[in-house]
Amino acid sequence: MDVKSTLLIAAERLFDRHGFTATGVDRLTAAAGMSSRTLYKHAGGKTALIAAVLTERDRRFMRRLDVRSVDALFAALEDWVRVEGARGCLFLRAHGETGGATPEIAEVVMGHKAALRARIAEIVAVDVGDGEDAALAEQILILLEGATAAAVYRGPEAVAAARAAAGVLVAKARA
Amino acid sequence: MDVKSTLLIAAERLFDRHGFTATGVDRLTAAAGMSSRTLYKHAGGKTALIAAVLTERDRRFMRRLDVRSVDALFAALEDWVRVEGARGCLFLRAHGETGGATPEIAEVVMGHKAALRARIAEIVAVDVGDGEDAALAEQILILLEGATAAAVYRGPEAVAAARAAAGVLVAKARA
DNA sequence: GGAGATGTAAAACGTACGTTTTACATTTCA
DNA sequence: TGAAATGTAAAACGTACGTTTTACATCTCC
Repeated sequence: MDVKSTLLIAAERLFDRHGFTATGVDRLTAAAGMSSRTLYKHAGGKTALIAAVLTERDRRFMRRLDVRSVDALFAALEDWVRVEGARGCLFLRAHGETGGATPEIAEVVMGHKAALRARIAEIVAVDVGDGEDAALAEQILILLEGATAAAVYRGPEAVAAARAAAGVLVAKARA
Repeated sequence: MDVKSTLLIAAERLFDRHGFTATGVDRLTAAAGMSSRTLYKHAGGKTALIAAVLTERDRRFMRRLDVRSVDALFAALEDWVRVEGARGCLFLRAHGETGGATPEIAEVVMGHKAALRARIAEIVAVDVGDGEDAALAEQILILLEGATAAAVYRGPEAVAAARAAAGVLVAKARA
């Protein structure tokens, strides 16, 4: 595997498990098995590395959410939580740790959330039919965010509960 | 106002707006208008200060959630978001920044979440009647967490959407 | 009036931060 | 063959961290 990928994988793991600010460059280089010189050559700096990690995570996460029904959406999230664990939305965590004051990071975070919202709107449109139901899409988004947050202390069960709630809302929208 | 309260208020504001790790003791003392010697005398240290800030916030937040219906619960959250702003759950943010590795902090966070869950169970029991509906309470919890998270980028509208969704779920539980 | 508590201001503690530099080894490829 | 590219190891950059210490100014109240 190439150097950049090795770095991104190691960095994502450390950022996710220990936080962004708390993870120093020394720990990143040690985990990725490379010198700081190489890290700076490939990533540019710590801020750019965080942005790159988030960009890559966005790709990986959105690929998993390539589904055609609301129920499948929550099934995919449940899979994600079981495989990746639940430490809260990494994008919102990055945004919170930086106070939204780092444009390079804030941009990736807001881009991801916009894409997520758009994806959910698509899924709802396909699943419920009948044009677009903006209110329902917003509610599904909130259930997804809530499941992600609550899974930190409630585990995958939180996603199952969100899935059931979404089922009720979708059924009502279809009626 | 006494020194401790001044410190806690200033610290909560800085932690919330800029993150816990990113906020240094120098900035805390400057904002609170006191020397570091005084800060250490009253708070013990930065970790203990974070725990104290969270403990105080738990009191303040739970006092606001002293309501008797699910709809009033989300109305209270909407008030909170409009007054305090929406930067994500401060407890989960603290937990994420420390990787859950600081017992003093993890304890307050988990205590708060347990209290929140219990409070919601009470509200649901009173509002829906018919004994306790554990599944519904879990769904309301997830909507509340989701509204808190989504409000970061969707604003107070997210809480209104969660409120509407909760209304549907409660109506169905009553039927 | 004087002891004790409570505060400030400022320097210093050692450590760790993000980043750059120096010096050198290895690989790539015209 | 030899120069460019790509890597490591390690030291150094200045800054900021959390914390403690020293020295001094106020208050409070018996």
